Amino acid sequence: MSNTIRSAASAEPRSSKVSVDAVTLRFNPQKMGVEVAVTTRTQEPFTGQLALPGVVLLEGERLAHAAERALRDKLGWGAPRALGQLIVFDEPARDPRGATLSVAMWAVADGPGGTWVSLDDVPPLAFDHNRIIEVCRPMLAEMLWRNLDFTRALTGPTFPVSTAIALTESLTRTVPDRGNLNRRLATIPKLRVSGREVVRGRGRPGATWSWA
Amino acid sequence: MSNTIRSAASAEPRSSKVSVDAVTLRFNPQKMGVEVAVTTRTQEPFTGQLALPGVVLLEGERLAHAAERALRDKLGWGAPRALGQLIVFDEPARDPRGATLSVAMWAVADGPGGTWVSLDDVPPLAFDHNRIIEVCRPMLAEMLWRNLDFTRALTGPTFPVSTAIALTESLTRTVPDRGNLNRRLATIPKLRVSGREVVRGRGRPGATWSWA
DNA sequence: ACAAAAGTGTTCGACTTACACCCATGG
DNA sequence: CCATGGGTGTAAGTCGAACACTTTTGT
Repeated sequence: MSNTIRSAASAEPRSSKVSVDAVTLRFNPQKMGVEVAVTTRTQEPFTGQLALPGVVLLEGERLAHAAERALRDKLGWGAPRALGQLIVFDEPARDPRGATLSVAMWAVADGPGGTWVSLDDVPPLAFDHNRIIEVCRPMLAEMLWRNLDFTRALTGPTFPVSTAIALTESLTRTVPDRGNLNRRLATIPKLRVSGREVVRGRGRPGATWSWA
Repeated sequence: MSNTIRSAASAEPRSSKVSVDAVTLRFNPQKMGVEVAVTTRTQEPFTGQLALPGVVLLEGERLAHAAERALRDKLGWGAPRALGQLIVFDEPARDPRGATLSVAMWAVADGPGGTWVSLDDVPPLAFDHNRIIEVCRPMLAEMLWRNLDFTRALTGPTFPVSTAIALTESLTRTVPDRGNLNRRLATIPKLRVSGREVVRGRGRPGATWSWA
């Protein structure tokens, strides 16, 4: 019950620290795949190792703000194109400094600085960040073409069919049927076919879709 | 940006406190509806007001453990029948004592002590707890008949059809079609019809379903 | 001509909704 | 007998997945 009476000043029980870790994605048109942003840690623990950009949540700070701060401080970027909450990781031993909750947030952003690694080939990361990515990946795959903020941020205002395919393949780890994907895109009210200019090497040029 | 440099000792930036609030449900066979557990607060702030059972997360404590502790300390109960994570509420002003994150957890439990209120008639609660219930209710409705741990905990090992209907109606706010609900139950592998004994007043006696 | 990429058509099964109709019980 | 709650049958609509086939390009 811990009903010990505490002296007046600062009698509050210690709570776990809270960090906010951002699973930040972008679509790489060259490699035709989704990538996650990681940074090299400059502080203990795990100095020199790669990790998801994360910060300790400040008092009174909103989660979205902390995630933006992580991207700004660790990667030098401005506001992400979209942002949202995933889940809380609460294993007590996940941080060697002491028990620290991690609120995993997704983000879509881009910019110079920072290292991008393919979702399919994530190197060993600090803390439990490999596990975070592993657990969050199906959640992100669920969001594609459903959460339009997320999807639009990934595709940009207009995108060729090839991007739609690569995006889906990259997040779900399965090759989508072109026909089915086309029809799925057609059911999204905010999406329209705007032309068919994009030629990716050999093969028939694909249509370009654009967001309303 | 609050980049004030702090003196060496205990240089860690202050983080928001973390509380864990439990949205604890049970099915009331008398009222044929789902109810939420609330307690009267004995401490500031909001002393004397009703609130969801919640505790401050201790250092190194797991979220599930904190939720169980909330039920134990505030309601005197043992372990809940099922438990899980919902979402984090991070409005800085949600707690007048200072910024406090609230990790909302769902639980299914029962016992003497504590007050049960109907999901459809939740009185004004302390903090933003009315909002928490409002936001979490659709998530709980989604879990019914899908998350089997959750559902089994709500129904108990065996239950009559009338319970299945009342449960669905109570969580989704819509009256389900009896036939469709029957077929849905039949598709759950762990569920079987075990007999048809239950008579609820007038009308044809309903079948009893039981979990494998 | 042929391979590669894109697009169209069709089907199948699972799931959801809706609704019409039959069954058993208490008053 | 009839209102009430329970159960079966059937059909429309949606959705995802699978597959056959055509179209347009580069080499």
